Amino acid sequence: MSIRTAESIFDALIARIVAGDMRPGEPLVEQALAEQFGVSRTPVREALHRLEQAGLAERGLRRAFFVRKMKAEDLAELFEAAGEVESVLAALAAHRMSEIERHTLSAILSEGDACGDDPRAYGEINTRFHETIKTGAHNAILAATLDDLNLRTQAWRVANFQENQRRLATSRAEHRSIAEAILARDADEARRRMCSHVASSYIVAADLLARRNL
Amino acid sequence: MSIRTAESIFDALIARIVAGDMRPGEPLVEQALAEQFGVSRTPVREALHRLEQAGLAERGLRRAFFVRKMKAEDLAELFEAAGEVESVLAALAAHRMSEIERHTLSAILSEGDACGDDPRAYGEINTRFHETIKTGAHNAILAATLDDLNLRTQAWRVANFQENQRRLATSRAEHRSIAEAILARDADEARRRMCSHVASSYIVAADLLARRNL
DNA sequence: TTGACCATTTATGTATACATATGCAAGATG
DNA sequence: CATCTTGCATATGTATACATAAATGGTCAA
Repeated sequence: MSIRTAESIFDALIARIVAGDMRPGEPLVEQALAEQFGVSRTPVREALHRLEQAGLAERGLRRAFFVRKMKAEDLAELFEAAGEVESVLAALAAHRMSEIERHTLSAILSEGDACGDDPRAYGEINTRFHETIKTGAHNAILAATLDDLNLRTQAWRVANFQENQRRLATSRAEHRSIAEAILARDADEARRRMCSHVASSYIVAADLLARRNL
Repeated sequence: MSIRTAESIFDALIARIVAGDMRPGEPLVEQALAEQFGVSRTPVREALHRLEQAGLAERGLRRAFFVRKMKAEDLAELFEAAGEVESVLAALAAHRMSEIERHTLSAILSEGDACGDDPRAYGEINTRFHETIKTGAHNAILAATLDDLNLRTQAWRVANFQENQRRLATSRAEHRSIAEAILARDADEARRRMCSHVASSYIVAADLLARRNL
């Protein structure tokens, strides 16, 4: 590990948590992780502090770190927060997207229609859809804020299309209605539809939480 | 230094930056700060990383830290972001505030009318006004998001009432109109008025930036 | 004179030893 | 028997030495 060890450890831990390899409540001990990664405690320590800042880790007894646990109410608040921020971005995008960005958005919609029922392919298109809106709002700080929040929702979103085939069709319809509002420059409608879209994806996540907490 | 040195150094640095004691672009060198605070580099290092995360510090050549510089566009984006988030909170508060919270909000309005033209007194009431709305939205994550953004706007807000007496009267009127919308449970109107309120406070900050960058 | 190269300087990055806080359990004491 | 104390175990917190990257300036050769 020659350069930027702390950074790579941070990324590695995020990947594990988001992928579900580390379950909520699992302890994150500096010494243990250091041995596992073959480095000293120092870079691990930095990575853990950043994880805490990002809201993926939490501290408990004796200031010990562990993977953040979510109660049902916390998850609802988190999705509401992410949803409201993304709704703001959708509203701004309705006013501000360039012609090129509008065409990109249309193209992504068509791809979504064409890709069939493959959850992986659709997941990738879904990501590009949201990215395009985020960029189209032309506010880097709001975009970064949404990224921060989504880092936390991501662990619950992954199951969205994998576990529920019906969700895919619903999502496609919602995307189309959001895009229509944006392309019509109807900011209020874009905001409302995006908000409802995120809310409906929350249902799936809440379901997942309920099963994990059994 | 017995307990939580890094934390106090972080707070101390924030205070200095927000108060304007450290100007944008000023270097933040681990060794120098360590000697100044009478500790080793380690806790200073942690504080600087947190400052970077919070968006108050930046890194340049040789990964050296310095107090973040703001261009005019950056400041506009920042205030837009903070304004949009606080507008969301105002809209949520319009639906969700309890009766007690509504009465608190009214009381704060009256205090604002009664306090005369003392900028310090009004500044404190101003803070409580925004705090009450933030709490009334009943979403801790959005509230924390707003706090993060306001950490950065704060350095530019402080001058708001000190440098411009007229701003105080304007602010009072805007607060009243926001509160009226919230108390009438008119979420859309509350959102719009809060958004415009933050925008008008941006004008003063932009003015300050222009003079500092001379 | 100019250009390339290397040493120096100066900052952060990492490893490691030691300090400190704290929950827990065992034992002393009323 | 209950409670308070105290020592221990285990985690993070801090100090410090050493490693490393990169800009800078100086020297030597073409």
